[in-house]
Amino acid sequence: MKELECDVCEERCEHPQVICLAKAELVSDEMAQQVAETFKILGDPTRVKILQTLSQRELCVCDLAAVLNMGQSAVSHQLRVLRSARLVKYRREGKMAWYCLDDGHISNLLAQGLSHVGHE
Amino acid sequence: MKELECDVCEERCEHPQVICLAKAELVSDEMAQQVAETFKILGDPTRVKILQTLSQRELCVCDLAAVLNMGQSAVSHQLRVLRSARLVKYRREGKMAWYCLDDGHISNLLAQGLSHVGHE
DNA sequence: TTGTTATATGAATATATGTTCATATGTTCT
DNA sequence: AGAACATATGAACATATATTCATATAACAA
Repeated sequence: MKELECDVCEERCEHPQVICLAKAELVSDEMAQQVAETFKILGDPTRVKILQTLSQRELCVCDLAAVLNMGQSAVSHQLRVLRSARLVKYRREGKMAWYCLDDGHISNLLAQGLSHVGHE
Repeated sequence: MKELECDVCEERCEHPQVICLAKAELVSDEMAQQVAETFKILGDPTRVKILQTLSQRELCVCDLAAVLNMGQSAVSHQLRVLRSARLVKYRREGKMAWYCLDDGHISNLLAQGLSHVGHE
């Protein structure tokens, strides 16, 4: 348990007690940062397409580029981002690299995002 | 149902059939864009903190700024972003504006994101 | 009216990010 | 070895974005 420092004496505007409570319940900087980083990765249409496509089947980079109608380099760069975030993994087979999702969590998040948009 | 145009004749690399299938199941540009936009909004630590705070209680702008230890202007700008995306709503009471979440969907997404980070 | 307070917003700045181009790496085939 | 191919990556560029500063708007108080 961390101590609550409620140095809200300088507040002239409002409600020191509520501020104190909310501060106590606020997520940590690190937590907020990590959560934001995860969402940020899902916050790009290309990556959404890549993840949604890989949620259906394993694909090699060049097939993925063909599916998305994008350059190989762009796809490869995005796969690197997704790899660093452990959202996708790959296996090598000769010259080719076969990519798939790393775990189910992301599928769930993505599905919920899609459903959120659906409910507009 | 839309027609599947599988003009993958120029592919020299691989697997035209798989490409064709994946293309058919690919989310639309608009869908990908909308989903990405939703996630992009959650992809900033300040906004994560704002949403998490508002998921617990209604707050006015200046209290929110005090809780987050940020300038009023920065908070107001972010609230604007969240308002445009219909993630938060507000009611006016005199000079003050009281903000809260617009619906539960975002709470759920956020909670799932937090849990995803927790499971690392 | 004048002054004070709460919030909103435009401009400016610094930083981050997505794509392209060129090239490197590594594998397979001849 | 050399050629062709699949993938990865660094540099460059254009665009997006988060914060700050200054100021506008609007409500209330004196």
